[in-house]
Amino acid sequence: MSTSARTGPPGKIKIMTAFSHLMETKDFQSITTAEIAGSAGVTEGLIYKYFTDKKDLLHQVLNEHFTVFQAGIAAGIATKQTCIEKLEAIVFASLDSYAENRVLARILLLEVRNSLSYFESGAYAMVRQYARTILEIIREGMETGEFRPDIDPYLVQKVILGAIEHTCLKQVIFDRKIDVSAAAGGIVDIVFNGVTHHGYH
Amino acid sequence: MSTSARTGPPGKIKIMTAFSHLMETKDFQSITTAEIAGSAGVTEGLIYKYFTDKKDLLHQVLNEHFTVFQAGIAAGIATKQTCIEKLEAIVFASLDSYAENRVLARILLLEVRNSLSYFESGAYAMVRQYARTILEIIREGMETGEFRPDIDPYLVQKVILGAIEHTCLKQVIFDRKIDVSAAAGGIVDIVFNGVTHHGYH
DNA sequence: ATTTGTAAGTAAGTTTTACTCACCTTTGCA
DNA sequence: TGCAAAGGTGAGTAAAACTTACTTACAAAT
Repeated sequence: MSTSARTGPPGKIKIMTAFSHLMETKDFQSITTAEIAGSAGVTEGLIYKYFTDKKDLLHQVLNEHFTVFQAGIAAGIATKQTCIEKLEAIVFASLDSYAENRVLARILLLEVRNSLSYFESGAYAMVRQYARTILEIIREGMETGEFRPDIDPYLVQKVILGAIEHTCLKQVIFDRKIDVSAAAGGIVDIVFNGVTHHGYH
Repeated sequence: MSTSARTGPPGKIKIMTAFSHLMETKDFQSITTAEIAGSAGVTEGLIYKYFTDKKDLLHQVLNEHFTVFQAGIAAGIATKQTCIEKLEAIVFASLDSYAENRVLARILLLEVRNSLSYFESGAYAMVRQYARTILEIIREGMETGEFRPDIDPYLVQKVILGAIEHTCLKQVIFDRKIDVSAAAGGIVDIVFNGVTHHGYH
């Protein structure tokens, strides 16, 4: 998964690979530029030839990982017909990606959100595209009658995204494994059917 | 709301107040200790008399804000009878607190999660207590028959927490106002009743 | 073949910033 | 009155992010 589609001069690839590797065991703050350079076998100065910032390096590595993530999502919903099935597939694929790729999960859920520059980065643009996909499926489901017509699609999107992220949080923080199938099934059951015993509608 | 229940030597109070104020407009990383001290009218060294770390300062300020938050939650559910009403009250009170207190929201949702020390802090212990309260209401609702007996209460908790947090994210990042009543009502409607048109159960 | 231009890479700074430490000053109190 | 302890200071340190002036490799054009 790691060094697959990396493009550019060898130094840049080495830096990104080394940094990505370091992120598996340490958090962003405690990884120094000297450590990255040493681990990559280049000098510190070279980092600033290819990245404006230490944060820019983080964002570019996230970008790479998220590209793979997005491909997994696309593959997951490709064969699905109904909106319910599509959303199920997205929830499952998302949880699965986070479970399989701690670096992606750690960066996306814990490391990038504290700085404004992330929200101006290309990585965030991809995240927005991912969120938009979910929104459009919900809207489609409302039109086909699969979903109630009186819901706020934005809110449903937020509930789903929030559920996915919060489910992965403990896992990524405390290194716990989660049962992806069970979690995905549980989340869609709650969001689709609700938790009250007989429903109000 | 700010300087109310602050205790301790005047220098400590001034530091916490100044820092909290700075957090309204800047993110944690870009606030320097020199800036905090200057803004508080004390010397930089004094910060380290009362706080082990810059992060410890962040955690103690969060602790203060979260205490107020928790009181608001407790007040919100005090008069409620059913579990449904209690959860409604918690969702509303949580969204409302985040909407009213950007500093709390910013710290809790964006700034603290990236470092392990937070999860060992007293502030995080309070957050866990808050999460436990929600979990217990869900369990109670399952016993009384308000909620379905076949749901995973942990998962419902995560869906609710995730929905609350994700709803506030855009608001706190991009400074957008949200309609707290509408959002709270929408979230509980989705989680309680589900989004499918007729329900499966 | 030689020049020229550019991209890749280096090595030695500089600056900023969190944090320390030895030293004053005020205040309660026996 | 003395004096311990708490409140507060200011100069200094170390580390880490970032800069900059320089060198090497290498491809195309003259």
